[in-house]
Amino acid sequence: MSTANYAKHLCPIAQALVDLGDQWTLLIVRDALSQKQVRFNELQENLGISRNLLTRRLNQLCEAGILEKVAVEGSKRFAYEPTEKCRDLRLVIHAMARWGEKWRPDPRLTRVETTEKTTGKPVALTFARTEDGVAVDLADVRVVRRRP
Amino acid sequence: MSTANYAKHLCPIAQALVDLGDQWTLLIVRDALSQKQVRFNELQENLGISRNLLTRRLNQLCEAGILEKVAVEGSKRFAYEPTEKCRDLRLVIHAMARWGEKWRPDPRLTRVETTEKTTGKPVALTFARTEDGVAVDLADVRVVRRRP
DNA sequence: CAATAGAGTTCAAAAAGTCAACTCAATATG
DNA sequence: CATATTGAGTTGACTTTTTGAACTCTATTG
Repeated sequence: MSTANYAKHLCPIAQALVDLGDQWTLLIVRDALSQKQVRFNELQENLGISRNLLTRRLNQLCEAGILEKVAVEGSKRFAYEPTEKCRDLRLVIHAMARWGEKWRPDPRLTRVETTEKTTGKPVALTFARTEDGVAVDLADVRVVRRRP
Repeated sequence: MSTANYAKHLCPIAQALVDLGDQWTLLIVRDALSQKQVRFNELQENLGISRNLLTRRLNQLCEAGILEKVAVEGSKRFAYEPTEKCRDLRLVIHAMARWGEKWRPDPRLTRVETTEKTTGKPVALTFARTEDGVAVDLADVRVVRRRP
């Protein structure tokens, strides 16, 4: 499906998929978020994506403001850094990682563990009341799609 | 990228993308989650996906245990119902919806609002301590990838 | 300064997706 | 109950995307 096609759906999920819906993009984002910077060859070797497609995806991600192409310090070469828009994808990535761990379990898989920095206690993704930050069970969440 | 290709990455995100990485899958899931059942033509018309590809995707989703093809009651026709594995994708869908609302804002877009059923108070996706269900700021979350 | 590495570009082949037309059973209509 | 319409796909020709391998051109290294 083309980008234009997604954009026709007036729904934030479809809109998110305009930027993320490609088969490689979330893996690129995952790798970009795991370090301060990623290099072209590093991504290409990690992912096994074809080089010309990686070029195109990186350009798209830069245009979308999800990555930024920056000069590597003390060098004339470049690398890609996650922007705030990219860092904000951590919830998406975590939601997927958790689902993947739960529904495609495999003892060889890396586990993604999340803890509270200050206390070291385990934390997990959940819904919580905005007001007081108390976690709420998913079964007790009502979803309303409000048309504009 | 082929399914086999994703599967090589020993990472739960890549594993999730084996099932979800296709351009249409999450939109099909979104629609499936919005009702008890969805019909083939309904999906086709909502999404504008080509019919033969929709056939293939629905089969894949059924094989993956994300949808179930069931007889419509009182009829000899079929419909697709979300399974538990599908319902468990709600966190992923919500994470995306929120990101889409934040980073591709558009007044024409439907907004996805979430409230606590029992109190009607607004809730949002966040990390919270497993122990006591207290929400934790994303900046205070440490991520560790544990190799098996 | 020659050799190697990094970051792409090019182009042909293969795979995946689209579109429109066709099928065939199930339901609805007169 | 005979015919028309709808639902749920199939089929096949065409278009677009991805892949893979080779090539280019700077930077850096020895």
